[in-house]
Amino acid sequence: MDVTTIRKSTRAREIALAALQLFARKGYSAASIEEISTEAGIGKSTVYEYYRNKKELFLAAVTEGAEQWFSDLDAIGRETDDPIERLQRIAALYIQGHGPEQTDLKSKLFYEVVSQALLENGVFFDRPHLILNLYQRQIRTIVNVLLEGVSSGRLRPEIASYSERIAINFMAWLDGLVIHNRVAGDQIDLRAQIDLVLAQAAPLMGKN
Amino acid sequence: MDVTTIRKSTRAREIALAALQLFARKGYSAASIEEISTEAGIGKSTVYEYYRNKKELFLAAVTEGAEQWFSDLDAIGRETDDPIERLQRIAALYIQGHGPEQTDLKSKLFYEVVSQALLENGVFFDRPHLILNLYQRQIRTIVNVLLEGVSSGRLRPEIASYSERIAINFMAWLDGLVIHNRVAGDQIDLRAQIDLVLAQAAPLMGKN
DNA sequence: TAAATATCCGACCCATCAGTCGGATAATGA
DNA sequence: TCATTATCCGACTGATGGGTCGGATATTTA
Repeated sequence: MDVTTIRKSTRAREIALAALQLFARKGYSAASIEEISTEAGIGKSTVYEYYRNKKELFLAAVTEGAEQWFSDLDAIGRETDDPIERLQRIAALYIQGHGPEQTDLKSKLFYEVVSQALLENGVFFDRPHLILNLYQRQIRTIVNVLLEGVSSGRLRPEIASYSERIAINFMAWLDGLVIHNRVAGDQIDLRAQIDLVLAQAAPLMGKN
Repeated sequence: MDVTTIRKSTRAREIALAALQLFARKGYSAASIEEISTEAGIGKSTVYEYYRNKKELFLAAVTEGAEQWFSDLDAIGRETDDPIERLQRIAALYIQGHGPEQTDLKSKLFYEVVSQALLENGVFFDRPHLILNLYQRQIRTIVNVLLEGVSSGRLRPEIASYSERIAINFMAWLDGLVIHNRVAGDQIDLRAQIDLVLAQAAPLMGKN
């Protein structure tokens, strides 16, 4: 059996990616280090050369997924200037990968993150700031869309003073939608749900 | 040591209540049967006199919590006839118990239910209808509020054709809000978030 | 080419925990 | 009172899985 030795940083990333895969598919406690190492094509104990314990590996996987997500999110800001259009695209991005195929690992890992964050002694119990940071970064993105919309004159000025509340409601709604869709066995037409709200909200927010 | 023998049905309920407590606090896999039995003040193996296995006990606990919840929900229908008022009270009921104290067991168990429903091999994996029923029952309640509002002439007639979509968005939003609030370390003013939306939505839905 | 170092992993240990078993204790009924 | 039955549980088993250890294999350095 020939062993392929590899540059340390590369291997660490490979393991994190394999972990992302397994944690997303089976959840934190059901995914074993052995499975993850097999998925990564290495031995179990090699994992411990790169990560102190299971919890730390999970956090690395989450960070990996989060960076991919925020990168996608930032790309939307470069595609269009219209704030309503941006919100629509963010919503579309959000529901993408949540169809019957369920192929989007980032989205599925997100559920596990939420689940762990809610548990009394979950992975984030002694590190609440980690999860709080991710949440706030997301809210800030939406707030920026709104504030830029106001200053470019495309949204009513009053929107500025409610921007944070709007952002919180917006994200809560999207998260709830995709979660419900999974629970409801993919019976929800996510696109239609989003269109219904945005069609009502656009005239409320638009300049005139 | 004196053993208190008890009527079978009573004991079963006691165990389910203790299980509700533990599952809500620690999650499905972290809560052990031994802990639950201790919480219930009985021996571990006695649990197995009443429930075939851990999964079945969890489902009993969930059923217990769900019935309490739907009972609260139905009570609102008897308090007022105004549909907007009903939605406001449902929202208020929803966020109640999600404050910094986190004392509401039903709400916390709900997170665990969602988490299990999302997992690839969670408790509901081979019983998707159980979780689907709970979801649909909830949606149906909201739909009824809307339809009754239309027929009593207090909501615009068009609402009837969108009632299901509105109900889905409403519940998704509420669920997302309470989940985010927990993740965000109770920093969200849930009351203000709800008021913002309902203040905008009421004139859109009301008769004139 | 030979020591020093980095990378890898099979085999093991040990704690946890779901579920079982055989029998103890209390309630019931004749 | 004395079976019969219902209720209870301590002690055990077996499986799983996180984490460790000692050494093997590869790479680098001198």
